[in-house]
Amino acid sequence: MLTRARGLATFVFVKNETLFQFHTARTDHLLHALAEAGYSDTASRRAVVDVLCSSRTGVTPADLFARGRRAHAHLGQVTVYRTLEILEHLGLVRKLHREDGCSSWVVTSATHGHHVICRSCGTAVEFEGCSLEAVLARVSKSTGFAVEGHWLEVFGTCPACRRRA
Amino acid sequence: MLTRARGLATFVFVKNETLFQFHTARTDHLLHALAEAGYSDTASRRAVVDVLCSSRTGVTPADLFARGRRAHAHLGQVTVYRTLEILEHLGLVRKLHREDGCSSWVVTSATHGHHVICRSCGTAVEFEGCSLEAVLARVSKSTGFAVEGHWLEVFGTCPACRRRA
DNA sequence: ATTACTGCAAAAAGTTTGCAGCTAC
DNA sequence: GTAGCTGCAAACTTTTTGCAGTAAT
Repeated sequence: MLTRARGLATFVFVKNETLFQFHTARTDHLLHALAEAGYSDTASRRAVVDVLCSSRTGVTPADLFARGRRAHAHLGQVTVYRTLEILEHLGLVRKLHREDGCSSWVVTSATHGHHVICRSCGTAVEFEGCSLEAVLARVSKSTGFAVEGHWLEVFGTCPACRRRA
Repeated sequence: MLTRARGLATFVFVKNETLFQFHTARTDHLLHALAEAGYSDTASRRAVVDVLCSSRTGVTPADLFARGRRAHAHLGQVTVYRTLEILEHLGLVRKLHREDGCSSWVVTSATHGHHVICRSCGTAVEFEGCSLEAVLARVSKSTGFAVEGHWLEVFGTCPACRRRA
């Protein structure tokens, strides 16, 4: 029993610990970046950043408000919007445009990250190296536009939800 | 003066005529599709469809309402929303997610068309054959997601605005 | 002590719903 | 004549603004 329990516990523990460390690292990164940019370190901002970083799916302002209140009971909606605005401006967070709405936010780990979004559970995973150069060059050639930016979102089913199905 | 005027007039006229015929063709296409699907042919729907088809940029519901009223003075906002809903459902129109907002609509000429959007004047041009297969395959491989759909929007400057700059 | 940040309340913007009258078929 | 469509008004949701109090540096 000890062995089994320990095996399980270790797995769960390690997994949680790993996740926890991951979240902590992300949270620290954002808070550090805010400080670097001259923004004060406040309980409200910590709460918002913390919810953002501990979520693997896009979070709506309403979610952020509700979940953020658990950590900081006096958090106001307005602060959620204002914090998102700052984080977006610093390139730390971006709006996720999902099929069912365009108001959820995710932490970006790179300057130019796109996301694959699970249709079933909402998990958003960033991927890099989208290599759209060839596609964009063709667009530019056929339309005469000077292509300056793009914006890609991929929808599908994540590994966990596929297994479950 | 006659020559110059005629030259100019002819150019404008031909251009307008061409554009006009283009719009008419698109309008007819949408109205026909609505009829095919069993929807009534009404003045309100014509007005909405007409504004949609005569615009080269994404149009917001508010635009559609304002401009649609010129043709049909009693048009109501609600009808704009309901007509868009129907057209979207029939795949004739889609929501354009622009950098400055996610509420403008464009007519789609194909089932899976993406758009290049001019940052300066808003003109939206559809392009086909986006050929993202390779990119999507890589995403699928690296993330384990079953990729089921995607969504691409390209931003840039259109030929006319480039010349103007 | 000073400046920046916060949260409440209210306003604004955008969208949806209920319903009685009107219109297309 | 009937079923579907329309538009008004009102409700609702989401986001923004004004302002006086509070907290961070």
